[in-house]
Amino acid sequence: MRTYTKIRQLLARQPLGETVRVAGWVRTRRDTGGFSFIEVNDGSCLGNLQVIADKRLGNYEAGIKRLTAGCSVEVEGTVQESPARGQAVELVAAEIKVVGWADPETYPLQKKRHSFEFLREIAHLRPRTNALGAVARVRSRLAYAVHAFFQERGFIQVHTPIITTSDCEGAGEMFQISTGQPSGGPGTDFFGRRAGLTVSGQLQAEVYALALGDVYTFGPTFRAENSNTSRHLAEFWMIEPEMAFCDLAGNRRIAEELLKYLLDDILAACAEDMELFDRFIAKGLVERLRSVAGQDFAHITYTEAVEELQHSGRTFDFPVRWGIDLQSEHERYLTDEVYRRPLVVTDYPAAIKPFYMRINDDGRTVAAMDILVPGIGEIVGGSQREERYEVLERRMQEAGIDLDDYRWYLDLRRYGTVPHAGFGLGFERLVQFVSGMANIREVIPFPRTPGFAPC
RNA sequence: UCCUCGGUAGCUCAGUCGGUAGAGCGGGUGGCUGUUAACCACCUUGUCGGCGGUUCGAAUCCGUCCCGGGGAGCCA
Repeated sequence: MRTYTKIRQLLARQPLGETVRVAGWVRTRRDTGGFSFIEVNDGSCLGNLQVIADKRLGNYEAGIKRLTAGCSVEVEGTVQESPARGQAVELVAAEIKVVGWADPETYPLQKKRHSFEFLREIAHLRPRTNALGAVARVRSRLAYAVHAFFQERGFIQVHTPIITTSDCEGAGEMFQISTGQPSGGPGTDFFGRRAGLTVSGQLQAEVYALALGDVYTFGPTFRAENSNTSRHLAEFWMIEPEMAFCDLAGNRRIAEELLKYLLDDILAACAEDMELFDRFIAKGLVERLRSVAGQDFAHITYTEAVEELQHSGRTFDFPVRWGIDLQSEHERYLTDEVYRRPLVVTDYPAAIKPFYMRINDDGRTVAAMDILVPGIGEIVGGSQREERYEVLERRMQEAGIDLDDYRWYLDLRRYGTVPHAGFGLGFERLVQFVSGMANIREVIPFPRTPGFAPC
């Protein structure tokens, strides 16, 4: 096996005079009288490596001069200081091997900007563009940082099931799964009961939290909603910490620490990619994220939010009164106009929240929290869980839930119950927030939306 | 799912009153230059989203379906 130098390392170290071998894809080629400039990108970083290909190279006419965008090459050469502006170093090629051709008549990526809508149609080629490559690197680093944050704090990662037979109220419609050979009614063919793809790992995460203390999940989640928006997917990834001996305040603190940790990390670790987003995707992004990481999140209760909206002097399409769920226009007013930073809203009316959220002492609100961020809206949803057996059982009955299906969940309160809390952080919404990408379909490699799952 | 705006060349778009389709970019060929959104010349490009209807005639008008953007709901 050959070893190659990653262009990221090469551009960072600038090993002048050294002979190195790189491998990647041609972005563009420019010819001069005696030689050609070839821009090679290997995906390790945003920047391309400028390769100098002299016409005396053996395959200059037959190979090098036919190189176009998308061709794959291996280049061996000497690193030298670049005499021209635009790059510090360049690679003077001693040998250029064409590994794979890319017919320029049909290769869809051109050396110009493409719309994200078009790129979405070629999901198999779009990571070769600057923006989508940057998204992939940032996404990967964020995932790494999520694990780092929790592992540093002693959280245990739990792999909650993807196939599940329990719903999580308030989390949307489940995809039903089947082998296609029903034997005892719809959806009962394999597991003997209706099964589906998980809409949340929360209920199972609670099981492990009440054994291991602090746990988190980080996995795919599925919602069979007919949602057609820039912030919804049918398949997405979610991070769900669950902490035993923890109340809503502790929950809120962890969520805020997590988000700030992730922002600090990504700004340092992916500076070049973040600069691209700042310049071409969302002007002022880096400064905005720095400011978010550097100050406390705002916090108001639902009741305070309602009062603030009612006294705003605004007329909303949906009139505000205590008891309604906050609409997008309300959330956007609060985050984008009033607070201009992440806003935590807590203690929502019990009537609009799921059964597992803990009833507050006032009897009419629950210990819930949403974290809303400017431009995107809800990025985190969580709560302290109802740990009192009788209260939970009553809430489940009121919600019309079959208690027999959830005995195991009630048992957690029957045997050694403790106050506990957790939240769900939508990973793609996080990547959106960090990258400034307007549409969630651009921050997951292969988006699944109603009527769309090409590969 | 609802409201709204769109779908024309590989891409981004223009297309008048219903009269038979254009530009820029890309691609090809040649030229020039330590180039880098390269430059200059010439050449190349169509199921006008699908189906049906109105009409002598439809990219254009009507119906319907599909897909996309923006907004809403559902939520992360």
